[in-house]
Amino acid sequence: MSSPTLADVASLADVSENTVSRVIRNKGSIAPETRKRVNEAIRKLGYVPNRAAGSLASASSPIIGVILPSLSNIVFPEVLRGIHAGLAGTPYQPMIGVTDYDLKKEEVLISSFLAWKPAAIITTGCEHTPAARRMLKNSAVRVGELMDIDHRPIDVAVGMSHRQAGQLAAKHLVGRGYTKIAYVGHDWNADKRAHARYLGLVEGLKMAGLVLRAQCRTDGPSSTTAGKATLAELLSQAKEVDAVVFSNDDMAVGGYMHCLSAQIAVPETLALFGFNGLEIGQALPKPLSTILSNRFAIGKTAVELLLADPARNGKPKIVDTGFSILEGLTA
Amino acid sequence: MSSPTLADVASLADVSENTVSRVIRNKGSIAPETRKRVNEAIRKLGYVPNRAAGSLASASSPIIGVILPSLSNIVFPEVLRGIHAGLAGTPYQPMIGVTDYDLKKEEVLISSFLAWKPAAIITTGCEHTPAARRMLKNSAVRVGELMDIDHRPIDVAVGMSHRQAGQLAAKHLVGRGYTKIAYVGHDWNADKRAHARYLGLVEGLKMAGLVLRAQCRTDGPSSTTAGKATLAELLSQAKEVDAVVFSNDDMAVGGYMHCLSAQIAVPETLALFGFNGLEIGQALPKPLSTILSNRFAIGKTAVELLLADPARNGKPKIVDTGFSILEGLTA
DNA sequence: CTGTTAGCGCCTTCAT
DNA sequence: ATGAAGGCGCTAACAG
Repeated sequence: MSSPTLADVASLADVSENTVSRVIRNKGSIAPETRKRVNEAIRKLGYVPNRAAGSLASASSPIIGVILPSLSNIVFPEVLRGIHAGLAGTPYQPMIGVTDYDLKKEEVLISSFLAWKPAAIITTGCEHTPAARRMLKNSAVRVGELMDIDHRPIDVAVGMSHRQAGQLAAKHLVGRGYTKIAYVGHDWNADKRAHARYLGLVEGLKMAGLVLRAQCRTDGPSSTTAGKATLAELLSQAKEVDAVVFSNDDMAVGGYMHCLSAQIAVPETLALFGFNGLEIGQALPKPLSTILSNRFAIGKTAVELLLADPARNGKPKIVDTGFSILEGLTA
Repeated sequence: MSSPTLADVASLADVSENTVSRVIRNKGSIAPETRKRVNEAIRKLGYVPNRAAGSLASASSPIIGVILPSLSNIVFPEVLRGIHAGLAGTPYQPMIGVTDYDLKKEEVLISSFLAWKPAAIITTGCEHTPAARRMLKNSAVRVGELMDIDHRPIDVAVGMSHRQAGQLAAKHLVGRGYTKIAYVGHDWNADKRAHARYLGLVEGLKMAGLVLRAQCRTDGPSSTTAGKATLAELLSQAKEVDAVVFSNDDMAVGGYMHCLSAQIAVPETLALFGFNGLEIGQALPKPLSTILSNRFAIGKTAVELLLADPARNGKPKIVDTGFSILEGLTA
C-alpha cells in the first residue's frame, strides 16, 4: 500500500541502497548491467524517490523559491513563465509566494522558503527588510533579484534600468517633436520601478530643456480602467498637452480607450506612450508606441544563471536584459 | 554558522526536543511558563524548523501542488491568485507546474509532486492520462480538479458548466433578436472548455430553431491578435452575419479592434459576445457583452474545501461557482 | 565499481 | 505536562 522505498528497489535489484541512489542521481560510475537491473526494478515497482528524505539527507532541496509582488499584473506571470521555461528539463520545482508589494510579507516568505533549504530564491526588486536581507546573505542559497538592476545585488540581479527606459521615452517623444508632455501613472509606493521610469522621464526631458507639463496619478494599481479615468482627469485640468507618457501599457491602453470615446485623434491631437510592450497594446487599431521589456527573458535568464553554479560565485553579478522601443503609431 | 535545530532550542530552554516540537505545532497541553521559555529560545536563536525533516518524519508536507495548463492565458494566474488567497494565513505553500496543455506533462508533474507527500494536488479539468488518474486515486492526498464540473471528480471538482455557459450565450443573443450568429474561436485540442462552450452554443441555438451561420478558428492559443485576424477572416467568407460569439474575451477584444479598424458599427452592424469578463473588455469604449466566470473564486473555494479536511471525505464532491451575464453594449 | 556505516532533524509512540 | 527511544527514507563519507 505505502510507496516503495530505496530499500525495496535495492533488494529487488539485488544491490545496495546506495547503488540505487547513485543510479538515480547519476553519480559515480555504475556498471551498465547494474544500471539496467536497477532501472528495471524502479520501473517495476513504480518507485518515486521521497523528496523530503533526500532533502534532509543532503541538506538541500530541488526547490526554487519564487517571490512575486503580485499576480494581477500580467507582467509577473510572464516572468514566472520565463522561470518555468528555464526550469524545464531540470528536476527543480518552483514554490511561489506573493507579497502584495508588502516587504514584511516578503520577509516571512523568505524565512519559510529557507526552511526548505532551497536551491535558490528568486525575488523582485532590491528593496528588502533588514532581516530579509540578512537571512538571504547568511544563507548559502543562491539569490536572484529580478526586474531592476539599478542597485547592488546580494548575489545576482537580472533586469533592466527603468531609469534609462524613462529617459528613452523622453528622447523618443522629443525626437518626434512633442514638447508639451504629461504623465499619467499609478501608485509609486507599490511600484518603485514605475517611479524610477518617471524619474528617468523627467531627467530625459530636462536634457532636452523641457519640463513635464502636467501629471496625474491614481492611488491603486495600474489597470486599463484606471488609465482611462486618469487620462480623462488629466485632460480636464491640462488641455495644452500634446503627448502623454503612461506608467505602463495597461494604463496607456486605457488612455487609448478614452481617446476613442472622447474622439481625440491619436497621435495627431494627442500622442500616447506606454511601457512593457504587452500584446493588447499592439492589437489596438493603432499599435501602441511603447518600450518592450523582456519579462520572459528576465525569468529565464535568472534561472539559468542561478542553476549554472550551486554556490555563489564570489562577487555579485548584474545581467542587463535590456529594452527596446516599439515604434507603434500612437507617438 | 549552520541553522539551529530543535535540539539547540531544547537545550537553551532546558526542555526536551519533544516539548519544543509540541509548542511549535501547538499540540498537546503545555505549561504556560514552559511555552514562554521555549518561544523565547526560538526567538533568541532565530530558529526555523527544517521542513524536510518534518515532512520526512510525519510523511506529509505543507505543500500544495498546483498544476496549470498555461500562464500565458490571464485566466490561470487569476485562479492562482484565488489559490493564494485561500492559502493566506495557513502554513501551506503552493508548488507550481505548467503543462502547456500536455497530459503527459501533467502526469510527470503529478508524480513529482507526489514525491513531496503534499497536502493536496490541484489540477485543471477532468482529463488525465490513465497513469495520472491512478496515481491520484491511489495516493491519499486530496485532489482538486478545477474549472470544469461536467464530469465525475476524483475527489473534489470546483468550477462551472461551460456547456451551460455556451447555451446562455445563445439564449442571450437570440433574446436580443440576433439570428445570423457565427463563431470565432481558437484551438480546441488544447482548450477543451472552449469546445464545451461551443457545443453549448450550438445546442442553445438549436433550441431556438437556429443554426450557426459560420465559424472560423485559429490553430494557436487565444489572443487579441488572433481574435482580430480571425474575425477578419470570418467576415471575408460570411458577410450576412449579425452576431459573433468568441471563444473568450481575448479573442472578442481582438474582434472589437477589427471592427474599429474596419469601421464596422458595434453592435448595430455586428454584435460581439465574449467569455470570461476580463477587465480589458469592460474598458472598451463599449463594454463587451460577455459571461463572467469566477476564476478567483474557483481557486479560493478549492483551497478552502481541500484544507477543511485532511482526508478525502468518502464520496466525490462538486462545487458550482457559477457564472453570470455581463450585459455590456456590444450585444 | 560497489557496499558499509552513520547520521540528516524532526515526529511518533510509549512511558512517566 | 513532559521525556526517552526509535525511525522516517535517503545521502555522505569512507572503505574496499
